[in-house]
Amino acid sequence: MYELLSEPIRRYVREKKWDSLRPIQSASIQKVMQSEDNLILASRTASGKTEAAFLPILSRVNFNDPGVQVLYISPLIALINDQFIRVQELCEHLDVPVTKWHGEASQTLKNKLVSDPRGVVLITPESIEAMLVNSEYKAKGLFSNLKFIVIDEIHAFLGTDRGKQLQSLIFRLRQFNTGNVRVIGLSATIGSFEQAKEMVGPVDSTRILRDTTGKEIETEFKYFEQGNLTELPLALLKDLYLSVCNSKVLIFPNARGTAEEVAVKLHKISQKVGGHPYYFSHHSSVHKELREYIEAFAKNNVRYPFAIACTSTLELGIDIGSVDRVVQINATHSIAGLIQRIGRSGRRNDETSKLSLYATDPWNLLQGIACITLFKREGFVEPIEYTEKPYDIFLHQALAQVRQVSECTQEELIHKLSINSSFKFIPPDEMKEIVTHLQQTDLLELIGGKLIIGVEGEKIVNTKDFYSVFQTEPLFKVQVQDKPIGEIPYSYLTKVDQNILLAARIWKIIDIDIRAKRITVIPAMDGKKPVFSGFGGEVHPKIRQEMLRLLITDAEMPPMSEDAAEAIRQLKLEFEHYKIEDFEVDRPLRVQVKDMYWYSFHGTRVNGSLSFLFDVAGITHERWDLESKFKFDAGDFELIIQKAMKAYDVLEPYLVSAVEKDPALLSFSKFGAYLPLKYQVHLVRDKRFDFAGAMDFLSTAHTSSIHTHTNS
DNA sequence: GACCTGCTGCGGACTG
Repeated sequence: MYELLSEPIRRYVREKKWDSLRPIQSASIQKVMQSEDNLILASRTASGKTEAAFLPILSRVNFNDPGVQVLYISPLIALINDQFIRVQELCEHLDVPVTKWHGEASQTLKNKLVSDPRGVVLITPESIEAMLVNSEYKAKGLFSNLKFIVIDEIHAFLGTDRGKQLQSLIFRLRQFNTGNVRVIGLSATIGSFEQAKEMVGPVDSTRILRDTTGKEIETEFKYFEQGNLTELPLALLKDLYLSVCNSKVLIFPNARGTAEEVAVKLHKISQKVGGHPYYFSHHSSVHKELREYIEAFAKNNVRYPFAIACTSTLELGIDIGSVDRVVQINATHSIAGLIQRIGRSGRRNDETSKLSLYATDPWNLLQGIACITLFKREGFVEPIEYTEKPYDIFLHQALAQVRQVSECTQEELIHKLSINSSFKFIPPDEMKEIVTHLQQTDLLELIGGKLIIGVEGEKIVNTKDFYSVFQTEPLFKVQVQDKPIGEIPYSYLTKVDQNILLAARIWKIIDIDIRAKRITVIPAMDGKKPVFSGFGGEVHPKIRQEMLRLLITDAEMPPMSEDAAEAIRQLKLEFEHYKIEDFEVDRPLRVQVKDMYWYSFHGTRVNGSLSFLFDVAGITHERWDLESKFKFDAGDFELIIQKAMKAYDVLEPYLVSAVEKDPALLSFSKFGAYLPLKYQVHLVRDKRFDFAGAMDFLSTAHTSSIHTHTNS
């Protein structure tokens, strides 16, 4: 395939002294050079996807044509800065200018590009939105002669609001391109590609090039019981220290606070025993410059071992080189996330990836094992959840498009939105109803037959927060009387009388000053556990089913420490007498004197929906998601199931009143609150719950009961 | 029991 490349690009490949092109690169070169298809290039991290896209694109495009020829879109500024260096190096051979265009990029260089639009531009979705909304003429001047759009890390957009927005932005860019714009998405290996196809363009002209060769994954599981401790067990930290002190490792503890704890404590142990000082933490609350320093250290350092305790900030494709081992503390919520993390390890191409999972309770251990066994046995990765009717993104894009053209008729607006594939499942009469509602609420205004942004709309559109569709929480200062004790994100859970955990103590909120962003607290008198939860990660039903299978059968388990094996043995003992044959439907029920416990072994969303149905039916219960366990008063369980199923018939009014009473139910959506109520309810139902799944489960579930006389 | 992501255009002060 090398022969298909242009001479300057061949020279680049020769200078790089690569032994050969990677499979994904050869496949991509052929399809980019010899077809007009849109492409999805899917292969694991660090397999040369950027080059796979850019080598043939740069060979094929004539950069003497007017306007920007190639638009590269990335979900992260950090990734743009990272890729800029690589793309620039490639483009030097062709004398093609490369320009970064994001909020932190040089205004001078952006202005220079506007006066002489050429070459390659690296941009974020929000910067595209801002340009379209504020100065359509600029976007037209730059981007009306595009040949290629490259979307990096496209899996990070799939199934998200930001992805829907990006899909719409690509559509809007295509609108003023008369020629064909080809789109190439770069992706990690993911469960399904249908949505990726939707995003890049017409489904039938999109090809998927997939390099499935993965690295071997070597796992070990360890167990250190945490019990009621709020901090990690000392034995875990000591074991972890010994296992990582001479290697380059990433440690993922699932939470920012724990990441800090791990970094600080490992460093302390290292100081005591005269080990290396390279222990870092990397997450969103760590200052940006420090994060960049850590990334550069990891990438450029060859001599020293290091450990970075981090969150998902190090899951995406920023180049930090490769590490020897990845440590996961407790289970991830998704297999997709776990695989991304594991992919960071294995120094050379042919070397195995190494994962150590440290669990602090038996259910987390079981979930971690279930994720790995499912992936290894079936290659299972969660399919992407698809929202057919993203009414809130529709509303955002309606406002954006009116602002983009300053004024247009209602018919023109509806037409633009109707032909936009992002909203193809929203029928025109629903579009009209929403646009009419926007006029009634002064977000839009009809003047002389033309729609313009209304008085209330100006407040939303005329702020820089308008360009992104994801919700962010501002940080609030927390103080006792006048003494500040820290900062927490303000969310719907932050209410007067609510208990919060901060600076290792429990507090009760007595006042919230929204304008001053200040929360006043007093020490909490009751020892009640602070409620921080709400909607955490969602675990897929298949993982829970696999957990049940591992408990009930003598299925082979991956290698684990003696303590881990013992924890699993104990858990299996609890379930050994239930008669579970069909893992889809047979579920354990433990009946005690006063209470009974039912294990659904189902996904987070169905469990939440079951809980809502029990509430509607007036059934008192408690719920634990990790164990997928429900507690009821002892009684007739069949009657509970029947009542819950009947509750489904009267569900709608309960949902409507829940959304009306508690706007927090919609807190996942930045613009949802501006919709008519019925569409708000639809969004809540669609994104938060799975009532169909819950009903399906209730109608088929069988219980296997065991009666005990204790009441522990 | 979570984690993460991004941001215009203008006027005015200041620097070299």
